[in-house]
Amino acid sequence: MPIARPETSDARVIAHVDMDCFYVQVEQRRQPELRGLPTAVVQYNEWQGGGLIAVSYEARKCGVKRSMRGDEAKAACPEIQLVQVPVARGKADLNTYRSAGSEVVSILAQSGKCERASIDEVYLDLTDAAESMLADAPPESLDSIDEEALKSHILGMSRNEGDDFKESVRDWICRKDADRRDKLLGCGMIIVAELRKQVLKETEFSCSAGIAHNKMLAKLASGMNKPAQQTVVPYSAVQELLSSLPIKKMKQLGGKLGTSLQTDMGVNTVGDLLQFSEAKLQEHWGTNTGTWLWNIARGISGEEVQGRLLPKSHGSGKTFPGPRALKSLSNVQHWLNQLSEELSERLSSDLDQNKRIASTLTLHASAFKSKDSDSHKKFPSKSCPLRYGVTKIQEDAFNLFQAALREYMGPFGIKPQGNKQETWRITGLSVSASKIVDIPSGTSSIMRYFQSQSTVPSCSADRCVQEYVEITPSASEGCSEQRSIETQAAMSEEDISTHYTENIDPVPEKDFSCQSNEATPFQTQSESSKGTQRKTQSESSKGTQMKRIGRKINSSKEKSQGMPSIVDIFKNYIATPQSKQETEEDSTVPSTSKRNNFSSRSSHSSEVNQEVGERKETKWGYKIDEIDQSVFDELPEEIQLELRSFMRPNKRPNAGKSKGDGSASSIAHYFPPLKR
DNA sequence: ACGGGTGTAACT
DNA sequence: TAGTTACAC
Repeated sequence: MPIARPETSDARVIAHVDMDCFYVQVEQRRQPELRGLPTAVVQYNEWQGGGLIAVSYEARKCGVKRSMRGDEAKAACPEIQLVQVPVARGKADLNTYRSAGSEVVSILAQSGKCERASIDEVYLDLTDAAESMLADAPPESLDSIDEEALKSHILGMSRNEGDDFKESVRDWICRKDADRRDKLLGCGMIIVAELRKQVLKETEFSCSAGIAHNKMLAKLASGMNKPAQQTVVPYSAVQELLSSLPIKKMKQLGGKLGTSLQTDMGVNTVGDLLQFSEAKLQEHWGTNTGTWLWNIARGISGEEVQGRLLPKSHGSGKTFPGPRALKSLSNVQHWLNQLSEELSERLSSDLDQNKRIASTLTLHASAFKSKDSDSHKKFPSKSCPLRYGVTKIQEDAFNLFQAALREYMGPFGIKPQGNKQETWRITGLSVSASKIVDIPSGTSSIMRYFQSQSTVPSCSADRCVQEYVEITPSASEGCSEQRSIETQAAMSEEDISTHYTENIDPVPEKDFSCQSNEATPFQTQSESSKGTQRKTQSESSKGTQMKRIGRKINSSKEKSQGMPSIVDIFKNYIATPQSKQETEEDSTVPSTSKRNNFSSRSSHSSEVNQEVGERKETKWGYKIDEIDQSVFDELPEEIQLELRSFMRPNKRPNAGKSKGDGSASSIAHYFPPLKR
C-alpha cells in the first residue's frame, strides 16, 4: 500500500501542523468557561456515557484516554467536563469542526503549498519561503528571533534543566557555518512559529508542529512535543531518531503491515529495518512496499505536499451497533434519507462556496445475517452517477442499497419465507460523494457563451441545485422505474410490506421495536418509490433546498432526461457573478506564492484550491452520454468542441459492457443509456 | 456485535 | 471502472 517515491529535492522544508485536541478546543472556544478544565468531547451520550473522540490535556493527565466511554472517563476523572457532539438528523454532525478546520487552513495556506491532511492536520511545503528568507533576511541578520521560534525543540540538541535553551536555539538558528539544510530548517522554524502565533491569534486554537525535510519526518516531529510546541528534525538527527523508534509509530505502519513486520521479521524499531537489503524487503512485501520500507528506514520519503485545501470527497454515515441494527427496509430507507440529506447539504455548500461538483454517489453498508453459514459476507458497495438534489440522492442511495442487498442475500435471499430466521441486519450505512471537479472559471468561451445567453441574474448554488430538481422528471421515472421490475422480481409476495405508514418514519428509538417488522422486511419497489416521494415532498416544504424562487425553465432544460446536464450546470453557474475573486484569469501562471486574502472566519468561500496554480488537469467527470444531447446539439459547434475537451476522454461510444440480462451484480443496467 | 464518523490511497 | 482493503485521526 505505501508506495515508494524518490526524494525530489534534498532540502525541502516541510511542516506538519497538528491541532491540539481539536474538537475540545472548538468546544472550549464556544464555551470559554471550559478552558483549562479537564474536558472531553463525546458522542452519543446515551450508551455508557458515549464514546470519547477528543480529550483535553488536563483530562489526559488524569488518565482519560480517547476511545474510553464517557462513564469510564467520569470514573477516571470525576471533574471531567463532557461535551456532546452536535446531533442533526439523528446523527453526529461534525460540521462545526469542519469549518473550524477550514479557518485554520485559510491561515496556514498563506505561506506556501498547503495540504489539508485531515480535519485538524495540515502539511506545508515551505521550501520557497525558507529559501527566500535565507537569501533576503537570514536569521543571523535579524535583530531578534521570534520568541516562539526560540521555544522550538531541536532534535539532537540537549535541553537540560537550567540550560538557557533559548540561547542555544538562537545559536543554532544563527550559526553561520551551518549546513545549508539546517539553515533552511532554521528559517522554517521561524516561519512556522509565526504561523502558529497567527493561528492562535485569529482562531484562538493552539497547535503543534514538526519541521523537517519531508512529510514523514515532519509528521513524526509534530507529535513529539504537544501541546502548543514545535519540533525540528535536522538531517543529522534522523538516524538516531529512527534507530530506536518503534516501528508502529511510523505513519502507515500502525496497522497490519507494522504488525507483520514485527512478527514475521522481528523488526521492532525503524532502525531494525536497516539490516535488510532492498531486495529482501521486496521479496517479502512486494516491489513498491519493499522499496518504501527501505527508504523509510533511512528517513527518505519523497512524497510531495499536495496543494489541496479542500476534501476530495464528502461522506455521511452512521453505525447501528448490536441491538440497534436495522431490520426493515423502511428503516434503512429512513436512515438513508437522513444521511442523504446531510450529504446533499454539504454538496450544496461545496458548490456554493467552492464551485465544485461531485459526480459519483457511493453507498456503503455493513451487515450480518444471523443464522447463516456465511453470516459475515461483506456487504457490497455500490455507486452510480450523482444527481444533484436531495430527493434524487435519497432515491439513488436507496436503490443502490437494494441492489447491494439483493447481491448480499444471493439468489436464495429472494424468498425468505421458507427459511425461518434467515434475514439481514444492517449495522452501518454511509453515503458519499466523490470525483469532485472544479467548475472552470471565468474566461473560457464556454463561460462567455453562457454569460451572454443567460437572461437571469441569479444563482446561488442553492438555486442551481433546486433547478436540477425542478428540471428532472419525477423520481420514479427514467432509470429508477426500470429498477422496480427487477426489484420486485427479487421479492416474494410475503415480503411486500403492508406496514408502510408504520415503518416509513421510524424514530431512532423505535429501532429497538422493529421486531414486529421482521416478518416483512421488504416492500415493493413501487411502494417504496411512492414512499420516497411522499416523504421527501412533505419534508421539502420545510427544507431550504427545495424552497423555490421559481423561474421558468427553458425548453432545452425540459428536454433533459433525468440526469442533470452539464450544460445546465454551466448555465446556472454562469448566471451568477463570481463570488470568488478569481484572479488567476489565466491559469497558466503558477500562483503558489500569491498571497490570498483569506478572511479567516465566517466564510471559506475564499478557500481556493491551490491546484489551480499547478498543472492540474481539469477534466469533467461527466460522460458525454450523461449530457442532454438535444441541449448539446443546440450549441455552436465551437462550443461543442470545447465542451468535449472537458469531458472524459475515453468514453465508450455505446455502453460497451452492458449485459442484456441485467445481472444483479451490474449496476449499469440501472442507468440505461439515454434515448436519443 | 461499539472506536464513530470521515477521509485518502492503493490494489484488483 | 467499480469495488475492496488498509490506514489514520
